[in-house]
Amino acid sequence: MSDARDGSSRSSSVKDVAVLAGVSLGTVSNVLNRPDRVSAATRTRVERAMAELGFVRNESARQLRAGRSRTIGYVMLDATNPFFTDVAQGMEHVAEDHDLSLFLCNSDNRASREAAHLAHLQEQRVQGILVTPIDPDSSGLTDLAARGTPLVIVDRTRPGAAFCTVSVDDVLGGRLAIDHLIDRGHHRVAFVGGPDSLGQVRERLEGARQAWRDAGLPDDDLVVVPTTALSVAEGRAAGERLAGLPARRRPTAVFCANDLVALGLLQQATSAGVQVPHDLAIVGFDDIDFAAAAAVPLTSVRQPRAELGRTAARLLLAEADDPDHVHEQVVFDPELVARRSTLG
Amino acid sequence: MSDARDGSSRSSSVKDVAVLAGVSLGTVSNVLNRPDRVSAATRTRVERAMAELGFVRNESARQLRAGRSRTIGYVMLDATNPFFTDVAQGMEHVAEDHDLSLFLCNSDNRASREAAHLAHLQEQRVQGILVTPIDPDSSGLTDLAARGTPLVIVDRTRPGAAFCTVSVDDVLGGRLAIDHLIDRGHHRVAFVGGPDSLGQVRERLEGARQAWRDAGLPDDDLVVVPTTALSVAEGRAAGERLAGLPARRRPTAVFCANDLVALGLLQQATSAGVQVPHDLAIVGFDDIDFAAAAAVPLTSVRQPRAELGRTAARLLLAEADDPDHVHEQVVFDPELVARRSTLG
DNA sequence: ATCCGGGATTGAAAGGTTTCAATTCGATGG
DNA sequence: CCATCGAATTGAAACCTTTCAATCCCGGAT
Repeated sequence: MSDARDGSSRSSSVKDVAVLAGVSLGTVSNVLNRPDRVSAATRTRVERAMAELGFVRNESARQLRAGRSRTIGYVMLDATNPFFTDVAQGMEHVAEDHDLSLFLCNSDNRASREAAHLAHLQEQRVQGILVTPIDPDSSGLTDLAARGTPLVIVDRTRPGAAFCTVSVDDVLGGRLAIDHLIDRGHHRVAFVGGPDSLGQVRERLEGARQAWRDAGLPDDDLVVVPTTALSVAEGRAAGERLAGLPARRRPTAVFCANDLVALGLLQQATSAGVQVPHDLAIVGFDDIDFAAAAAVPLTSVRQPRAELGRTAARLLLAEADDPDHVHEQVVFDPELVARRSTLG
Repeated sequence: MSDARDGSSRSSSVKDVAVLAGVSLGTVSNVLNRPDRVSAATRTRVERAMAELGFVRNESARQLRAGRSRTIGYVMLDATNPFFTDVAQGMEHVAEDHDLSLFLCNSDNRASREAAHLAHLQEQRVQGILVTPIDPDSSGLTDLAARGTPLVIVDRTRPGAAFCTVSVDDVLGGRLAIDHLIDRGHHRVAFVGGPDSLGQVRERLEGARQAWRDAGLPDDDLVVVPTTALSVAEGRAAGERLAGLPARRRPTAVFCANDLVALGLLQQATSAGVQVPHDLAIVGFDDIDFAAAAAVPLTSVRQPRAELGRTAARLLLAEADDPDHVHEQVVFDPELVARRSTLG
């Protein structure tokens, strides 16, 4: 096989292929885009020429003329959080089915990165953008959608529906967690999570409170232990704070706003000799794979992560295909997965 | 602020901006690319027009003409493995410094996805491609590089250096792990990992064997427990197999080929009532964040993940800027991080 | 009053592909 | 043998931006 032989750096174009194959530009393009309209003989001739020249279609030119790109983008909030990579996995499958490429961008929780990625994707004229935004109420998102780029918000909601939204009912999630703990006989429970600038945290706590009240338990016995972030380190720190409580105030169970916090708490408990679940039951949220893999497998509120991603991607493509499409707000129900950390 | 007003779907172009601002095409382009060559007055006029029309530069057209793209891509082996997301994080920082966008693609361990992503990136004429390939010896990679796309292989090596390569000395990593266990007084140790079609697994085991022999210990006392993948589930399964060994053959310590396996093993041990590290010491590999966050914090061989990514990205950009650049094979030394799972 | 220099602006070409109306060619039917 | 039809192929326009040589214009020097 002779490959890119020329010393000249220019990669070969349709024109080069056409010349080598002895056909016109248009025919080469047809081979590329509607092979059925080309006779078998010329088709193979052209394909041979392409192989010989190492021809690679220039997507910029294609897109410029065709007006349509073959990619969608997902701007994720934190690529190192398994939750989001699982969501992305779901999107990837849908993209694959539609012969699209999914480009992942990590905003790393920084507004400047998010903006840069969004701008770049928009300049690329991607078919659409999926985003888990730092601030779902930011005007940047509205502007983007107003300019005509299909946009779907993932794992966040936004009241005034200027675009599609896919999220999980966090209030229900909170209820499930607390109901489960009450079922297991706990009457003094802590909620660990923060900051409450995060809608998720507020709603999960809200759900917890509802369930608590519905069970007729006194407000005071649902202790809130705030954290500054939803991280393992904060979970550890919260564990130490809990351990410092006077025994009669100390909860027998904890509901953590996410699994990272729960894992941190579990670690602290283990190293302090607190037996989980005997001395302390723990419920997490998200049900990331590491929750099931923990030394004491973690009970957690599972979000349909991949499904979240798949649905978001489908909505996006629907919007991209149908200009006057009506925005949908899809809300999934989470589900409690009981494991050893609350079962004894 | 008046935004995209037109009912027509066409997004506005430089030409529209030029007309509205009452200047020529070239001037608009200058405002975009060399603002200093434009008088302040016209510049603001043009900028106002852009804002009014909601102008977004068409990157395809820009790239087609300018010939250069502003993005690089990383085709990662498994986006759900924290190791790779950390590597990506390192790349992201370098990209950011150079005002480039990093697009992440997940091949999800499937050759077909990898090929599709590589092809698509190449068609996009990205500045360069970073890849952790399924098979570093695949000819597809050589072809790609031969066609002129700068390419850097990450976390894998390849003998015949047709491109840059950034990896970690896995043999040394294996030695470090075993040396540490020997130091801690263990004379019967298991290596858990597989399949050995993975170069990493082979080399880590090789390092382990070297260290074992160098210490003058009998080959038979380094037991190999093969797994079919480097996953948590396989770690658990391996744990059960170990527990089934006759007591005098049972190792007092285990070196796992990666942290996922180690976490699985830790979980199995905990649930079987085996005390870590007292009854069984465990060493992992990679030092992912979850290793430190485990109930019993895991001793692990740390790879400089972010540094790996940064270096790879730098090499890539160096190659992209300098056509006759010589390929480098960078190998980093790993480092042992001792934690509770081997300290008593 | 004339010329000159230089900053600001212009206009047209170029870049690689797709699209589509137009053309060619061979075959079919009369 | 001609007219017709359809399949295969062609050629030029269009997509939007950047580039660069050419032009314009203004103030300052002669």
